[in-house]
Amino acid sequence: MSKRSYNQYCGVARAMDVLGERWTLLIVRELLTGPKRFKDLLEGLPGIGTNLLTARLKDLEGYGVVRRVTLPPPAASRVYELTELGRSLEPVIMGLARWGLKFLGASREEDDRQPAWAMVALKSVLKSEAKGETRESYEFRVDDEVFHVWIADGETEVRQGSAADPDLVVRSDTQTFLAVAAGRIEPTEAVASGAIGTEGDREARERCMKMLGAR
Amino acid sequence: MSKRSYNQYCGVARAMDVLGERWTLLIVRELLTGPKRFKDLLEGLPGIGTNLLTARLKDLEGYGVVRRVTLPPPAASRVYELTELGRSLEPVIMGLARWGLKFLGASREEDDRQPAWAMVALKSVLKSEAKGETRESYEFRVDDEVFHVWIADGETEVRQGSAADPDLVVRSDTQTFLAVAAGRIEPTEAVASGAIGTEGDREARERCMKMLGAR
DNA sequence: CGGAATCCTCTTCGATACTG
DNA sequence: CAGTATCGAAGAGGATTCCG
Repeated sequence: MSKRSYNQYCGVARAMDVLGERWTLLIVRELLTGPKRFKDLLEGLPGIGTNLLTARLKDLEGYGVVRRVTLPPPAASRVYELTELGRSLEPVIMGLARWGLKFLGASREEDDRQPAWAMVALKSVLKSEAKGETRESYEFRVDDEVFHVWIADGETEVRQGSAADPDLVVRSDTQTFLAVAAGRIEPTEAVASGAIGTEGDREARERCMKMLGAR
Repeated sequence: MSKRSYNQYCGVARAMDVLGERWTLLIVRELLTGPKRFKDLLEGLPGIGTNLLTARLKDLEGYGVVRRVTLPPPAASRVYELTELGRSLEPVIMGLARWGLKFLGASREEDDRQPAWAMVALKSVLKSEAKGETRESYEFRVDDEVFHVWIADGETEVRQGSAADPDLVVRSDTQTFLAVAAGRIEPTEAVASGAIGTEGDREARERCMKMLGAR
């Protein structure tokens, strides 16, 4: 039962011992947008197979990357969530997301699409220099999924669900959203063409578009 | 011959399509410290096997991550080197190196050890904000491995071997070095306790400790 | 030396079916 | 729902061989 290891006294190799198997990093990506049930993970990872998912979650739990918790009543469902150690992988995942965008140019027919992935892409491309003193939140409604971005003290959080009192609401379909995140469409153009609709403060909109890469 | 893909329209998934197979990211790590011959790679990746290495290099070349070049005479040897796209993976690798440090606490008997990997670890923990106008070099002697850091124009280079005229020489054992790198020990404390010894300019020492994460 | 090709064994993956 | 069991297919690992 001894797990396969690269057996190298090196941080990269150890990281790959933990994360290097097929699907593992994608599971972490899924959990980055909040705790998920087994079934949610299955749906977010088309093709994984239940046995693999079980095995990966068990491994990640063993490494202290993932934790299994039971939500308080009345939900009472069991979910998987990232530990502190797991959340500290966020910069790595975002780096991979940004790097992978270079291969995302051509959308392929066989590709699955999910709003949550767009949020990861979104976060990975948010321009930090635009954050500054900003302290506000934007709600994104991409097709029928809702997320929000919360900016405060130079930190950016992207979470599932709607914002309490958003300074801006952004509506879009998944296609447009991904295209903007991938840098293939200018956010301002998408707004101008109506592919992206916004409600809220005009200045908030401009700051938001700037963070999305608007020139 | 259709390559296996996650088929997700997501940057992370595409990145894993390219980099996610066994050994691939470690090959990139190896090439991060300079071009390497096939044999050098084999030695830096104990256990990989010639067929796998060939296949991975071919894939990476196909993706434009790696390039095959023939060195000018008299060397005239064929080497593999990272393309611009490949070098842009450095932040990701460094992120993984930093994360993997947390699993490196216990050195295992069966682990391979190579100076180049320690260099990667060092580079991954150097704090960039401390660089500023600094223009100097530090030599590190970790157990019997020697490498040096050269800082100039806000850039940091880590190289094998000793420095020509180092402003500072830092001595330490591997355990201490890793503990400092992983943030488990304050560099200044390690100096105070004698676990890290330094020779050279006092101000250089302070700058160096700052880059190692001293508060 | 720098690979490519072949063969064989073992492990892992992927898909489906089945159970608490 | 949340997994376990199972089984054929694909990939990994190691050795060896061949070639330029």
